[in-house]
Amino acid sequence: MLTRAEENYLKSIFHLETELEDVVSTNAIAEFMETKPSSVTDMMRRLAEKELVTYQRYKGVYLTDLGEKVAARVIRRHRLWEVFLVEKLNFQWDEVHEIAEQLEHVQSEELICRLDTFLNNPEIDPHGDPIPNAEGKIKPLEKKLLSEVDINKTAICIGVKESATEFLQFLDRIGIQIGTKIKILSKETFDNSVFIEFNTKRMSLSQKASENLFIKIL
Amino acid sequence: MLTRAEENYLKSIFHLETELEDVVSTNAIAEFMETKPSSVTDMMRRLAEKELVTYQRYKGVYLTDLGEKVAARVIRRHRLWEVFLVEKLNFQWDEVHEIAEQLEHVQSEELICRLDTFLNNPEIDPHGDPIPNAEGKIKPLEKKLLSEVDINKTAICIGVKESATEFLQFLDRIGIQIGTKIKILSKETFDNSVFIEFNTKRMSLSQKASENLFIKIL
DNA sequence: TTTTAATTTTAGTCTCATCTAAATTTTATA
DNA sequence: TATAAAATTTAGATGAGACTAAAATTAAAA
Ligand SMILES: [Mn+2]
Ligand SMILES: [Mn+2]
Ligand SMILES: [Mn+2]
Ligand SMILES: [Mn+2]
Repeated sequence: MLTRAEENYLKSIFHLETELEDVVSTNAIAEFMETKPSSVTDMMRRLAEKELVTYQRYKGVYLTDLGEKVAARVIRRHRLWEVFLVEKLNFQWDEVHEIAEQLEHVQSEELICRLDTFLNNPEIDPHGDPIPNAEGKIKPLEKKLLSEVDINKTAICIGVKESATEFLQFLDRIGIQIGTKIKILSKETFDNSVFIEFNTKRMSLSQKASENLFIKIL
Repeated sequence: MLTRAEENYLKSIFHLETELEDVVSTNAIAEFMETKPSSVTDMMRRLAEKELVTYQRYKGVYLTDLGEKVAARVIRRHRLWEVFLVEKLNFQWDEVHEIAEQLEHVQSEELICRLDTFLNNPEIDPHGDPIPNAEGKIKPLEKKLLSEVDINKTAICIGVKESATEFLQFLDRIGIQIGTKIKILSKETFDNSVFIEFNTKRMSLSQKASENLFIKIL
């Protein structure tokens, strides 16, 4: 049985491995988790002892197969709870992360299994991120940024790149959610903004916004 | 913000105060929580420091108004989650306690408020125990033991006294649940068993069973 | 290729929550 | 009421998980 801290470290290493590179540095982990490098070193030794990571002094760390599986299952729990909070308790998608951060550590296989069924086996969370299956396998979504989509294509909004609160609230305000169908009408070359249509509304989106919105082309 | 251990101690003291007496002894807490008396003494000092309990060396401990309120709110969370697990995730009532023991420590006012709404503001948990309101007030149920009910009265099953797994499973097997209407047909004086009717079934219940089943007279 | 800077680890300390063993206080008993 | 037993507290230790400050290692710059 892993502690809450161990689960959080594994999860963070998992994210850093997929988003940055295969071997993760002590400082990268410390910065990501808002803790001190010396605390990270300490934990890396404990995780290595339990064969959850491969660690060499001064050389960085990476997850073992076991560590990867454990991390993915924590992420599965996190994302399933996020779906619950949004779908069943009517939270906004920008309000659920902190609560899921706590719920993800509740230990019960059966609970997560039943929760999954209760939610109709969702494949993505409210931010469009894929939910690993019970074995810890993640089906990679072939997602693109809105800024990369060609004119006249229709796409479905599946998530955001950086989930800053202001951006999530901006999307809420203009009415874009997970699942919203968006058609790209035109692109401006001088500022790289895109002109889009969704829910019968038409508007222009800045380059910054369109580079932060993940979509799946229909 | 209280730690998990602090919340668990407060909850235990609350239960011991209501079920036994006003002032709770160190050993009683230790036994109830399956820990050592010296650990209890330690924690009592910390809780007294935070004005959650009134503690005098060698004299036992009792909750302050603040401590009582905090404890009741932990119990509220525990019981609301138990309702969720049974009503929404289809757990049996004898399977939910351990999981609720973890969920009760998730910190979010908003979460519990929304959960309460989602569950239609239940007043009792799956074991028939009352759910404190958001302010920590418990509406006392005027509950009796089945063994205390007069002949020919009809009562509704609202819970059990000792929630031993075997007893809960026994009730499941014969078909008695929270909410089951039970009519007392007769009582045997030689063994204090009761003859009852429920859901068109008739059967005899031992003294031991009838002294462990809480009902509300209709 | 030295020298400097950045990264990482080590050493030592802290708090929380637990334990064991020993000392103290209270309660029960002779 | 003196003494034994039970209950409770104190003293000291441990482990997890965090921190600071200092030392060691690696990477970058001169
Ligand atoms: Mn999240
Ligand atoms: Mn977490
Ligand atoms: Mn319970
Ligand atoms: Mn608990």
